[in-house]
Amino acid sequence: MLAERLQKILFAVVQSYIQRPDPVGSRYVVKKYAFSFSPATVRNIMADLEEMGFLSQPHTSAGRVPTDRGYRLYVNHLLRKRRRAEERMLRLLRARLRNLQEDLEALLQGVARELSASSYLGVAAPARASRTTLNRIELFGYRGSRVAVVLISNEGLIRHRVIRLSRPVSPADLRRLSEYLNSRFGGWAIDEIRLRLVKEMSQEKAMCDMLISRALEICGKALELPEQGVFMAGMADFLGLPDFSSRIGEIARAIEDKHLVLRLLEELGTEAQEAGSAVLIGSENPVKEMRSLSIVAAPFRQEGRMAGTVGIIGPTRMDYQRAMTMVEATAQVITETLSGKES
Amino acid sequence: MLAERLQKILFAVVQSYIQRPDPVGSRYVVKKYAFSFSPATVRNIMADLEEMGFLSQPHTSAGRVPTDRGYRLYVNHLLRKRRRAEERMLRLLRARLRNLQEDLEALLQGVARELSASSYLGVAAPARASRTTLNRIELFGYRGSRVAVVLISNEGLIRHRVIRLSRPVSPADLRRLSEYLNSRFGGWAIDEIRLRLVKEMSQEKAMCDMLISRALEICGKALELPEQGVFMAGMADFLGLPDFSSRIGEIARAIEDKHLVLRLLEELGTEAQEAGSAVLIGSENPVKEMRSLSIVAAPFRQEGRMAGTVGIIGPTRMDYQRAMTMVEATAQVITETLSGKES
DNA sequence: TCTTAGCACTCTAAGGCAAAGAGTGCTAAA
DNA sequence: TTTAGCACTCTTTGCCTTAGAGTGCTAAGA
Repeated sequence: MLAERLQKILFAVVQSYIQRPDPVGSRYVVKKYAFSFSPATVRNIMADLEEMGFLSQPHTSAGRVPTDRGYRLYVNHLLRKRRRAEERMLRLLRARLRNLQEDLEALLQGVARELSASSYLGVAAPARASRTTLNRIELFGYRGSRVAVVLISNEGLIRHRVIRLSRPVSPADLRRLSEYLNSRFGGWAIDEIRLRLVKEMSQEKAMCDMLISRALEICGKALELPEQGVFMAGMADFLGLPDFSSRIGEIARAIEDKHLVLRLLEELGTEAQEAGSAVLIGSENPVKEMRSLSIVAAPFRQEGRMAGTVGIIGPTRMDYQRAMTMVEATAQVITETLSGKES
Repeated sequence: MLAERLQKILFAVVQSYIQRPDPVGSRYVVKKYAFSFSPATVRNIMADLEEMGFLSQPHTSAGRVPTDRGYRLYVNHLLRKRRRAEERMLRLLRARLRNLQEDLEALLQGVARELSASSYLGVAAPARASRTTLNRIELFGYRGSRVAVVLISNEGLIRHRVIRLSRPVSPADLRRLSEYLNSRFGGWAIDEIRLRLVKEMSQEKAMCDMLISRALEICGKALELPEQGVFMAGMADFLGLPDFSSRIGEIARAIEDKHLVLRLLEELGTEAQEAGSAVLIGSENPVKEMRSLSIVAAPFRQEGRMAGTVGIIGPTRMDYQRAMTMVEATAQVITETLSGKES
């Protein structure tokens, strides 16, 4: 545990730097936070903090800037004494999201937009479709040998996909197939179903029953659902941030790969389980391209299960306080919405 | 018609500037294009071109830069003597897109990515769902009073939406409803169906038959499909272009509004009908925020009907030649794919 | 022993200035 | 009509200086 005075100064520097991205000097903090120390004392303390690796100097006679370790200390502190996400924000969000409850994806799109009010990047993603559980699956033949698969999960996810068969299948066969799948696999996790089907396929192949093995093939294909990736909003404000002005291309590239973002969100989401939200700061990021970004994320649940993640992506000097509150409040509202205390 | 010499110089300037966004001087063009004129002559010609509004000078002693009118002349010229989109590009695209044929949206996503190889922004959009024609509609009840609507259009578009009713409806009723809609409206344009339903609703209201009017209400809601907007790819390279370095925020904001982009694409697409592709250059853009961008777009068809649009968005000094070829070739390949000369 | 005032020092940012370079417009000759 | 030549304009670049911000160190004060 850091001496109180050290911590106080460190947090003052972090907060100042979050507000305006200029190196912050000793005089400045003393004035701004009305400390009882003199600038000289603060300078000594800052020198100590720098030695410990929490601050750094862009050049010898400039103010100090927090390092990622500095942010980390600050964030951990927030985590510990975090006040319950303010009621006001919760109420606001509830009101704003009320008319979006229709289906999960529309909801998440809206949520991303709400989160972008942080002036950073708002993101929201449903849990991987393959981890959800089957509520219902329907197959329709269409345009010759194509089959449209529509899957509804218990989590409110709807996904569709088109598959093409070598030969047409009769509508009656398709109907029978859907019914079979529904009655047999209703409530199963998509992953399990797929696993099971693969096993059965190999058995059937041995038996060489053409009809059944064909049916299984259709089912197997049907369950390879496209992952709907991540909803993002606020790109413009985010990229317009002064922090990035020199390396827009790099930053844009980092968040353009939705797969990466999705994976990070998921990981953070599971990590946050108990704490409410989790934060990944700059160089802590396993993805090299995102080392100059921070991510705040929180999972939302449905019927106890984790159903997806929301988050805010910003520069390392982002307003963690606010971001955490927003993200947690949002997650909570989504969880409420999904728990269906609806009309 | 411009004197041949004038045109030659103008095009040389345009092409140079497309390659590198620096004002181009008289000496430079003479050297680069091995003209038989001297720099002095070129200067005279350039002065003429400037007077005519095709070139401009950033400052008195700088080289010349094309104006939007200059680009327009250049593009019209390309349009006129446009060689058939090279076979090579067509073949390449066919190969690359072969395994994406599954459904329209996956295809368009891939197409956008292909187009972003231009190092500009690749965009692709299906025609408005409301303009497509109904192949099939299905309604399932789900989680209490929710109904999932799945609609398949003849154009290969699949769209789903969730609607919530004040009271649950029995599965049997829903099934009957779907069947009714399918048998009665199969092949109709979505817009027409909606129009028709509105009319009937008002009649029924007069008759006060609760059950029927309720059914009609469901149908009406069911057909208000979300528009799937635009697929984009290549954001990072696009925003990294030196042309925008100073105004990234502005540019990002301009293309963040997918509705606007969609509308522009549609308009350009219809405009291009005969010509293969259409080009909107800088200040010609009706949308103020996009006045520093150019758009090249081409429609693709299915069974004679326009089924969507693909395009490239770039800076005004974009490589129109290449963009037009790419866009046209892409549109053609999509049209081929959709016409279903498939396995 | 800890804090603070004072001061010399360092480094950047901003402004001024001159020189270099690129490109022009004009004029007069071919 | 074309082009060579030349004076002129304007930006870019580098260099220098100055102002300002902030530091680290030292020595005095509590």
